[in-house]
Amino acid sequence: MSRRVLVVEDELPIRDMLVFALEQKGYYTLEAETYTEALDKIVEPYPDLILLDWMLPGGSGIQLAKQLKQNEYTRQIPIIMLTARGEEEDKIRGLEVGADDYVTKPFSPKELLARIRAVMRRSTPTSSEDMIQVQGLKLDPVSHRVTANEDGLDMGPTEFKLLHFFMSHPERVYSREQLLDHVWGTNVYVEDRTVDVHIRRLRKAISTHGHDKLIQTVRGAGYRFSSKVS
Amino acid sequence: MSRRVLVVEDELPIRDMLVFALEQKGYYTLEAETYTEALDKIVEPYPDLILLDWMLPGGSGIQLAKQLKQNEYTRQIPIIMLTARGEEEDKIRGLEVGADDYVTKPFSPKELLARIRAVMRRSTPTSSEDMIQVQGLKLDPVSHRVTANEDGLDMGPTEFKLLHFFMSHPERVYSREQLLDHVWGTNVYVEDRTVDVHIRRLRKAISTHGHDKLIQTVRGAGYRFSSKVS
DNA sequence: TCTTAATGTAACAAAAACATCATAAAACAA
DNA sequence: TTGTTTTATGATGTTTTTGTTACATTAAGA
Repeated sequence: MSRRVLVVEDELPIRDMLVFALEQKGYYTLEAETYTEALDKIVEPYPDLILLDWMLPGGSGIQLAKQLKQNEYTRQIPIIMLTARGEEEDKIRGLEVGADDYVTKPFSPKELLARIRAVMRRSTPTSSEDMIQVQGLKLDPVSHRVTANEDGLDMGPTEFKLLHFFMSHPERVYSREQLLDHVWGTNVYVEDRTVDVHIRRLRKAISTHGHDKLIQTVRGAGYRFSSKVS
Repeated sequence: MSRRVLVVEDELPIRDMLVFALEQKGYYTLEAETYTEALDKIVEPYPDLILLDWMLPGGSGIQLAKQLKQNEYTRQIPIIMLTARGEEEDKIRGLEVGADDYVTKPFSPKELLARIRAVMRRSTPTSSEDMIQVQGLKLDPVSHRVTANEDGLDMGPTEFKLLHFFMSHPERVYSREQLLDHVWGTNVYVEDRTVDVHIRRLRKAISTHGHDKLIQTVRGAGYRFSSKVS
């Protein structure tokens, strides 16, 4: 599991400190000093997390976050914002825009790393661009295609994401709420029951070769993607 | 998973609305109208989240938050503050004091519930997810599966919870009331004898390989999960 | 042995959880 | 713009689960 963190911070000493702490802990780091530079780095393969200085010259930190959260593919990348003490305004706007957490400068590396861990744990490892295959059901994230025994399957974007998530997290029950968080994303207000419908559509889409059995209902708990019989 | 939410709000209609929405979603609720009343409710077992009206008479909402965040034990309870539109001052002070998020009145229940979800997930550390195994009987909390010598077993949610509890607390007698507290949860009114029925169902479910002997009746006391012969 | 309290069991009705469908709104493409 | 696809939701139908009751069985002491 690659764990790549993009550090967007214009002050070199702080950036260095962050990079040092991160690499110490085994993360790969990317660095950007400006808004433009950051955008250059946010391409596939996407980083797994972005540490974003809110105080970029021209307030472009907020700008960047907003932009990322609007794009379907970058929306999932968790963002931890770095704010100066007292810049509470920023925190508010940050949470409004969809940042996942914030850390106030000056911060201890320990605290920061703890928050990174927490945020990462609950986010999808989007890094895997590899083809996933289970019992003849193939999903290729790169070409954005699903095939069952070489037959192409048709499904909507949400079903694709749902299947992608399931296939990369098999043998594990997810409650509807967890699925909403992981597939729809945080800060989205959708009914629990909506998950049912998409599960239904996904099952239908992959049912031609009997793959719908892979998606199992776990009563009272949620859904599970499993190749074992229930 | 206990999900108890304390609602601190002096206006009855809003409090009612909140409580209704929360219970609709399966949360247990506690209510408080004033600062003092709130303090009374914040005792063990601590609520898992506090919805705090910032506009309590006398500004005591802020007071309360500050106090909670200063105490070692209550500090970790996440707080979502309810602010009136435009009261940016409050939001700022709220975050300064340590609130975890805020919602602006008037708010949609949907948004509120989504934020509750997000905040709870942030704070709840994943509880024991280890597989438990006793004499070939395996329970995997992650995939939510029970197998006996590799054969999958079928049981209802309550039986699963019951078995989970037993397996993580073996060699110890539990009275029916204790089982109700631990498995069904507190403040649930259910007959004692109902436990018998679920014990019966659980035994039946795990009996294929003789594991029903693990659940032993202790006359006059309750039940015990034990790998030793009785 | 008999009595009695405690526990086991099956059946049933009510509630809860889930599946499915139709529809309207939203997003998207032509 | 118009037409098409996708999405979210409420309504409704279906299945599973749950709690309770009534009766059967068991264990322990008198």
